[in-house]
Amino acid sequence: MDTAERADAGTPAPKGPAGTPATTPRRRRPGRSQNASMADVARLAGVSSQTVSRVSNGYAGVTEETRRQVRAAMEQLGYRPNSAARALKSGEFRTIGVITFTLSTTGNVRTLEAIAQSAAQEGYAVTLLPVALPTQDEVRGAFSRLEELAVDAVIVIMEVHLLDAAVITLPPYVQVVVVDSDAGDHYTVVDTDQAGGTRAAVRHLLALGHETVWHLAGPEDSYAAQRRADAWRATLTEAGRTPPPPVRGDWSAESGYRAGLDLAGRDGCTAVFVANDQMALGLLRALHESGRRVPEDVSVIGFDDIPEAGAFLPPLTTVHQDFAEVGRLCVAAALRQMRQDAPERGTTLVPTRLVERASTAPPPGR
Amino acid sequence: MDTAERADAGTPAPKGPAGTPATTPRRRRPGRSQNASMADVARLAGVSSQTVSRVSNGYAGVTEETRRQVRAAMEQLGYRPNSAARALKSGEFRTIGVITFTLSTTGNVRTLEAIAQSAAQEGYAVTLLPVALPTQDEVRGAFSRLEELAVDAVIVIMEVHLLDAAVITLPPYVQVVVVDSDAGDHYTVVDTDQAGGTRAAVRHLLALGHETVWHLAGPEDSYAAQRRADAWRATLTEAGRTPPPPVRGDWSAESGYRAGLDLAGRDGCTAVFVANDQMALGLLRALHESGRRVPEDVSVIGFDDIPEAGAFLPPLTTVHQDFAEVGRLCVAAALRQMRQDAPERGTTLVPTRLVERASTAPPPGR
DNA sequence: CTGTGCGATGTTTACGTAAACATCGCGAGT
DNA sequence: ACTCGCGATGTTTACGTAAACATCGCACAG
Repeated sequence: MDTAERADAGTPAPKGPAGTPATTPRRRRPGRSQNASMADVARLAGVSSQTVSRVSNGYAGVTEETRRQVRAAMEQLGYRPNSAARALKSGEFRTIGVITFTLSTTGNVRTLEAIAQSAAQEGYAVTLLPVALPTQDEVRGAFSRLEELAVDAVIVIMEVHLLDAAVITLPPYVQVVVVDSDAGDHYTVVDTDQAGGTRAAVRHLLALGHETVWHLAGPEDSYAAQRRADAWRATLTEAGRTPPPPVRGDWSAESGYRAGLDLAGRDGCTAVFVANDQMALGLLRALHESGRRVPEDVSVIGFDDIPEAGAFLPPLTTVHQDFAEVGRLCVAAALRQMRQDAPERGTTLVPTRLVERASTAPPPGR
Repeated sequence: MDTAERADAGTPAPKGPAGTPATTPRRRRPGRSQNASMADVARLAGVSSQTVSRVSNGYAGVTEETRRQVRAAMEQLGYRPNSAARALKSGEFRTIGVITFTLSTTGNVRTLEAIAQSAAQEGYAVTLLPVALPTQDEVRGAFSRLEELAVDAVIVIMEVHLLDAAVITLPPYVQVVVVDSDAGDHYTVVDTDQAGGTRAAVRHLLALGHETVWHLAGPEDSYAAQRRADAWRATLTEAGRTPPPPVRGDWSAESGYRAGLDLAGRDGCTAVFVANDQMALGLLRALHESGRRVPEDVSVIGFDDIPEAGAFLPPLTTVHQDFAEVGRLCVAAALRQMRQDAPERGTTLVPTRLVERASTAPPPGR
């Protein structure tokens, strides 16, 4: 490029910014971005920049010969299309924003990973919008940052009740997909089939002969936790059993441990459905320390099927979630909405699968 | 154009989109992005668009009165600066790209989260670049996608040996920071003090009276694993002990389990330093199943201090990594390099801390 | 032999922002 | 009273791309 430029400026100067004398050899700003522009390529290839554009975007209407020449010039100059200019012209950023409160739960991370993967396949980038605290203010802040962000659509991995006030401030042309929520009336929602997975777990325990099934639930403000608790209660009721009072944790192994100490003391607690695997881990430790054997004395089923679940003591029977599929569907929905430039409503549920390992057995004395 | 526009919208209706006559009121392309532009705000506020720009960027030289008026107009029109135009003009995207192979290790996720957090504080967005497979080709592909991406700097969370060929194709103005690598000669590297953490762990075990310390290492192609193994060996040698042959895992709990079955059979294995907590989890299960008690018969120390480590059976003594600090330093380094528009070299190590829980004790018979 | 039509290519323009430069008006200094 | 200077504001321009429109030349029909 340097040669071409300088030659251009030095010779009789047929075209281009001939005005620029020997000085200023096309100075770039300090934090400059691009190297060669279409104009540079065009000059080197001896064509117009529009032709370069056509080649760059693979349009027809360019001779093979010309195309070849342009390609060579691009190669030589190391030309890369400037995405900012492209976005400015087209109004599309080819980017999806993901808002999430925390990356400390397996589910969120797995989903995010799948979203990034799917998006990349579709030629979209993923921008991460972390929200420090799960407060309305923080969420609103994230959305407001998002507003001036280069994003075509947003996927929200978060409880909706934190959303209400925030979403309305989003520019109307940004499409939203929500995970882990019951906002199906207002947005496209993609979620694991919490109820189905729960039902499978509870029925499995009942089928083993347990009189009833206890529940170590997630935090009250979690929609997923709520759903699992509801389905647990409903399944027991349907089966004519009396649901014992649920115990609450906060998803952490530590809280599972505390709950386990509690449950270990309860008479007649022979089976526990735990709302996630991490809490199940803590529960297992508490039961062990309390001298209750798993699965001989107490059966335990988790939820999530984190990679470590098979290495628990004993290996944990749990409900497998297909996070990859959730991510894929999110991206698909986001792109669909973008293309039709209109929101959709409704909920898509991704089925779960019960993974039987070694933490369940018939109740003692049967 | 301005005249045409004004004529178009120039009906008696002076302001607001209230007018919208039968004619096309400023039609936007289908997938259109922006609502109001500076020009719109300027028109409404009765100033020039440059003044709007000044207000938007908080520059001085604008009367309080004018500023107020412009603000009001912005508010009314729901004006949001167009980041594409901004990027085109300034050459900065205010975005940092993060390339990572997998989000299945705690370390990567934690680091990513911290990066996102720090970046947000600095007003930068984070774009995620997933690499499907840890092959040179895949990495090169990711980088090549990155080239046309709107990114000012890149943070690579990955073993460098996968990088060599790829990085050279990056546009020269994009700054790179690397984690988990020994590429300090070529890039800015931020990493946990693997050696220091390992030394603390091994010394702790020796101080308890163990004759030597076995090592369950991570995969060979991992730089972190290599460093930990080297430091383990060096520390033992320094102390005049003979390092037993290391056992290899692949970071997964499952591989830790297999290694544990192996180690449980070894005579004289009373202490194991495991290269990460997940493998330690599997190891604990294997030892348990083999009838070796932890910590009475065998002491175990992990690495990472994942949130669940305290809920293991027994709670795991482990080396705590400050991922948040790593992330923060990455962002700081990236921004620093961007601002001075030049790469830096050198490695920054983030100290670790040994967290003592219940998986270590003096060797049996002492 | 001349027009018609179409494929290949060039030219103009707009996208929204912000730097650089231009202008305008008013108060201070002489 | 008059200019100088400066603060407030306006005008021009460029960033890189791509749509829309313009042009050019050649093959083919009449």
